[in-house]
Amino acid sequence: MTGTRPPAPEGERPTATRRARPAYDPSSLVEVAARVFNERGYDATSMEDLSAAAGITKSSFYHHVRGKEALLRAALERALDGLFGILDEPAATTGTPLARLRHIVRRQVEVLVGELPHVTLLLRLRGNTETERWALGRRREFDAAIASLVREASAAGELRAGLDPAVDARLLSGLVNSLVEWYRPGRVPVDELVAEVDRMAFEGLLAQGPAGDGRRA
Amino acid sequence: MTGTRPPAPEGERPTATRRARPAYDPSSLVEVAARVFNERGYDATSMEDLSAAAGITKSSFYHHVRGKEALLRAALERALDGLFGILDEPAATTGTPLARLRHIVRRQVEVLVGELPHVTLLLRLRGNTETERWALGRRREFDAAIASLVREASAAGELRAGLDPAVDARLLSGLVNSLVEWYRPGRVPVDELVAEVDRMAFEGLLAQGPAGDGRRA
DNA sequence: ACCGCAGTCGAACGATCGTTCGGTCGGCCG
DNA sequence: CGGCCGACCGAACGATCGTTCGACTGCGGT
Repeated sequence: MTGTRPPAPEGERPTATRRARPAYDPSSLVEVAARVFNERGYDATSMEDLSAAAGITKSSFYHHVRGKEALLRAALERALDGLFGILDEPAATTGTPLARLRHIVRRQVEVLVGELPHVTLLLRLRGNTETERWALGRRREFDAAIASLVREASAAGELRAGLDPAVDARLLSGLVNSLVEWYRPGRVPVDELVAEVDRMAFEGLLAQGPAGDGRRA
Repeated sequence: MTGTRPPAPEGERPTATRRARPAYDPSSLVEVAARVFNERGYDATSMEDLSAAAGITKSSFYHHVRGKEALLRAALERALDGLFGILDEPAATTGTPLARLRHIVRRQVEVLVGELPHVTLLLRLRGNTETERWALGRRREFDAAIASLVREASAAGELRAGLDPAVDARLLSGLVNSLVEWYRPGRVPVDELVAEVDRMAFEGLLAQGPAGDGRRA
C-alpha cells in the first residue's frame, strides 16, 4: 500500500503522560478494532493503526490483546451471536413461514444496526485465514436458514409465484445486508429503517398493486 | 497474513520451457488480476499471487504491467465505463421517471453480470489510495443519478407513497449490487435474473397485492 | 520502606511486501 | 549468419508488516 491513507479519523494521544490507567478492557478494544478494520479493510489495517486508534503504542497494545486475528475473531463472534440469537426467538419458530420470515428480516435489520461494525466485518470476509473461513461457514448456515424459510413460504403459496425461491432468498439477504454499506446511526431512525426494508422486500416500490409495465425480459 | 491460504485455484505453470509467446495482452492480465483480487481481496493479494495466476514469475509479470495499482485502476475503469454507459442509453433519458429507472435497474443487472469481476472490485473499495478514492467518487456519481431518478419517480406519484425516497434509492442500489456477492454465470440465466430483481424491487415478494400482515414497526 | 505487578514504551526480530536490476534465452529480420 | 529485441527469470532492494523482548514507571498492598 504505497498510496496515502484516507484522512485518519482517530489517533489523538493525550499529550504526554497517560497516567490514569484507562482500563482497556478487551471488549472495548474489539470495538475500536472493528471500526478501524471497516475503515481501512482488515488486511490494510496495521497493528500500528489499531494501537494509535486506542491511544497507545503498538507494544502496549499487545499487552491487552493476543494479536490481530484474535481481535477479528472476537468481533466476528459478536456479530454471529447476534444473528443466530434471532433464530432462537419464539416469533422465529412459530407461525406461518411468511410470518417467521418477516420477523427474522425485521430483527436482522435491528441486529445489523445494533452491531454495525461487527456485522460489517462479517459481511466483507474473503476467507484468507482459518478464522475467516470458520466465520464464513457460520454465516452460510444463517443464510441457509433464511433460504429454507423462503422455500417453505413459497411452497405454502405465501409468496408471489413464478420464479426461483433460491434466487429470492439470495436477493432478500442481499437487500438486508446491503445496509452495512451505507447506514449510519442517527440519520434514519431504526424503526423507520425496519419499515422501509420490510416494505421494499415484501411489497416492492411500485405505487399500484400488480400493475407497472410488467414486462418480462 | 499468517494464516494459510484458501485452496489456490490457479497457478499451474507449464512444466519447463514457456516458449510459445503466449502474448500477454494487457487486458487479459487485467482480467486475471481482477479475478484474483476478488478471491483474496486487493490488499491480501501479492504480485506473486497475480504472476502465478498468469503463469509467469513476478519479475516477468512486471514486464507486462506497470504495477499493482495500475491493474486495479484499469479494472475499475472498465467497471465504471460499463455502468456510466447505461446512463447514456436512449431509454435511460426519455420516458417517465419510473420507466427510466426501471430500464437502468435492468441494464445495471446485465452490466454487473457481464463485468462481474470488475464491478465486484469497484463495490469493495475502501478508499486507501488515490485511485480507490477516485473510483469511489465516480461510483457515488452513479448512485446519485439513480437516487435523483427515484426522487423524481416518487414526486410523480409513481412509487408507493410513505417513506424516504433517499432510503429507497439506497435499498434499490443495495439490492442490485448485492448480486456480485453470490451470482456466478451459468446457474441462473441472465434474463431470469433481470426479471427476478425487477420483480423483487418493484413488486416485492408477497403473493397478494397490498395485503400481507401489513403492520408497521 | 519495600516489593510486586500491571501498564507502557523503544527497539528489534524475521517475514513478506511491491518494485527494480542485470542478465539469459531464442525467434525474427536483415 | 549476425545481431537485435521482446519475453523471461533469479536475486536483491528498502519498506513495512505482525510480533516479541527487556526495561522503565508508578500505584497498591504489606
